[in-house]
Amino acid sequence: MRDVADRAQVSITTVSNVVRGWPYIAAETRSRVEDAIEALGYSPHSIAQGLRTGRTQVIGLVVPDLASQYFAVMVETVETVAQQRGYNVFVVNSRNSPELEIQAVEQVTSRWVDGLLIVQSTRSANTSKHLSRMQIPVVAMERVPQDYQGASCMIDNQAIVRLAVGHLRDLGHRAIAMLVAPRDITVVEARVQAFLSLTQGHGTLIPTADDFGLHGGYTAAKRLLDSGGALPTGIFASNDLMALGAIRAFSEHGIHVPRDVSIVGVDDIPSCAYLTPALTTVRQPLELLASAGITMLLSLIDEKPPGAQQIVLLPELIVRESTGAPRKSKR
Amino acid sequence: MRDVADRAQVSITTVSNVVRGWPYIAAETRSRVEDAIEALGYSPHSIAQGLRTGRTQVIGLVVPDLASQYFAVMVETVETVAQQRGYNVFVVNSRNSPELEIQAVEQVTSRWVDGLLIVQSTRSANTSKHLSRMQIPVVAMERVPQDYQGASCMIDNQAIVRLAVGHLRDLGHRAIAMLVAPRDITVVEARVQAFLSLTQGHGTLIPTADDFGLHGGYTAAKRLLDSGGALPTGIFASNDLMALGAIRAFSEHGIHVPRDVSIVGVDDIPSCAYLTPALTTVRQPLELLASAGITMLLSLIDEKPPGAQQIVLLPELIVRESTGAPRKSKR
DNA sequence: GAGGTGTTGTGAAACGTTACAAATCACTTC
DNA sequence: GAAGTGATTTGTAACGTTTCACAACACCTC
Repeated sequence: MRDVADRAQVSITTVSNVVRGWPYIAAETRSRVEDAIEALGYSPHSIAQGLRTGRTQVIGLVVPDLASQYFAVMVETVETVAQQRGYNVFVVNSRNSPELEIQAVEQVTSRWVDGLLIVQSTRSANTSKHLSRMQIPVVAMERVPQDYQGASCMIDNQAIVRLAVGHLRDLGHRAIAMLVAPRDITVVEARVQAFLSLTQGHGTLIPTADDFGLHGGYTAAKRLLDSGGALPTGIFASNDLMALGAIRAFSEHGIHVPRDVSIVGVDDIPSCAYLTPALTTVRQPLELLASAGITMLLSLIDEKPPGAQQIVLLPELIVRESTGAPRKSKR
Repeated sequence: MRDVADRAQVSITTVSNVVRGWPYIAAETRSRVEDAIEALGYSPHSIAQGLRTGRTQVIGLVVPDLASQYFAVMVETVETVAQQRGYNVFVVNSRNSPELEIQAVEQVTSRWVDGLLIVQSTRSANTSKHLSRMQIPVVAMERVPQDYQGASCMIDNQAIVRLAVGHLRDLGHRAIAMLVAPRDITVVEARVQAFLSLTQGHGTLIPTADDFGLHGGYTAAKRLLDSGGALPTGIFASNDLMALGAIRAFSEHGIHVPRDVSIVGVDDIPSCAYLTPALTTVRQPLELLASAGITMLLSLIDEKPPGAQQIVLLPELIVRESTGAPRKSKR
């Protein structure tokens, strides 16, 4: 910057002014400075800018699992919106570990970022404490800690269960089970509660091991089959991946979906529509959620009133091929 | 920091020394400083540190598509390794757009990061130019630009094709086609060349639209079916997603995989094993690739000799259910 | 007691920017 | 012609660290 100033015969301040588009600059001066910048290949040093202004133009995004398509879509949406508003996104993966999560939050606290968007890993993580004494704006998304007071953005979990279970009921299913992901995740617990109250004790729960992806769904279904008990005719899976895992397990046992058992998932990950059978699922308005979250955060950063402090979005049922009426003859 | 110094009755320098673990500090002084830090809740301001030291302890990672499981796994691996070595990872998504990619690279150049790991979006992007005049170490991964000279890390594309086509041949397939993703991606072009030379003109190419995911595979297969020509009995898809899309299209037309047509993909994304039919695929050693890349980069950053400048890894064939012997009777 | 040697602590100068107040100059306006 | 107005430019002091050279002291050795 000093070099640019020397070459253009102006002060450093003037260069700074040109770069930042300050209006009161003579056209002649401006072009001289611009030429010098071009000639010297100068580009501003964002670290120094950050130090001086206290703004980094970066927001942090902490997610529990990058490899899941679900969060990947979220990251992408956040990134797109942020980029449009001149911000970069610093993604940190907490890999479902409370320790890593706290570590991530602390990294981020040490003034790297202007704001934080976080999807908590588990309920048990007492990240909330850390969040509350944070100096920067924070918006919690999707898995909102129960004791968290600040801005948040989530999806109506009860509605999800209502749609899924309602759909199975409408088809005629009575023996309905829920494929449960680990309950220390806030949303899972909320959905289990909704499921139990909705089925009024007639629903059964199929627990899984720690894994809440394909493998978890697969092994849970496997265990159910091996147990030899009566199969439910309708299954509500905690998410699409688990649903897929379960379908695979069934198909290995010669049980056909949806003829013998109907399955509905949650999320609507991209591959759902292209599988056979294509998966019936409750679509979470993920892009909406993400863009609402980032928009909210940016408002908070700009100290504008954020509109709402808490946003709750509604899910949507997408019927495909994995659900159908139950067979009359009990197997 | 000044506050801490005041409270502990020492100089700012001493506080800095304590924080950074400088050895020559009297035990008594050290504990006084530590108490003060604790009491005041001081944490170092990484931006200022970065400005002073010229090191941010952050490395940049530019990928063409975050939403694909393929790159997500890569990001996760890089992140894990980097974290172990005390680095954070700044992920930027170029969304397969050369413009965004250059923009990303420039963001990163303005001294945000200590090193850059990049997976180029398309061949056409002249990012190489930008890369070569970069002030920081760069390692190119997977899609290595043809005119790029620096450090790189990739997978043997010829071997991939050899494994896939060889497998189909061994099963008895003669009419083999390749489902081609857009050829402006370096690896795709390399594979097409390998495919053509390996089949010596007997292989056919099935082009797709821009999309190289589920949708691309689906529509390409659809078009093939609608064209009414003779179907190949063996298909080599550019990646797993396209393979899945194609399988869906076939199944909608009552064509069964692998009975009527065999399909082999590339990548081995997590869901492959849990679908019906489970996908036969050529596994890319993604974790190995990613960790080799980041390790290489970190060596370069530390100015240690990086061992090798170019690393080429070998793929592995994983046979599942989507391939089998062709039916004797021509349809 | 002069000259090492090693341990602790410090003050001042950066790193590359931006904010602020002030300076300069050319016009109007009364 | 004095004073006000607005456009344009500039010098200086931060922002929170780390680096470096040196100061202060204690202890040992000849």
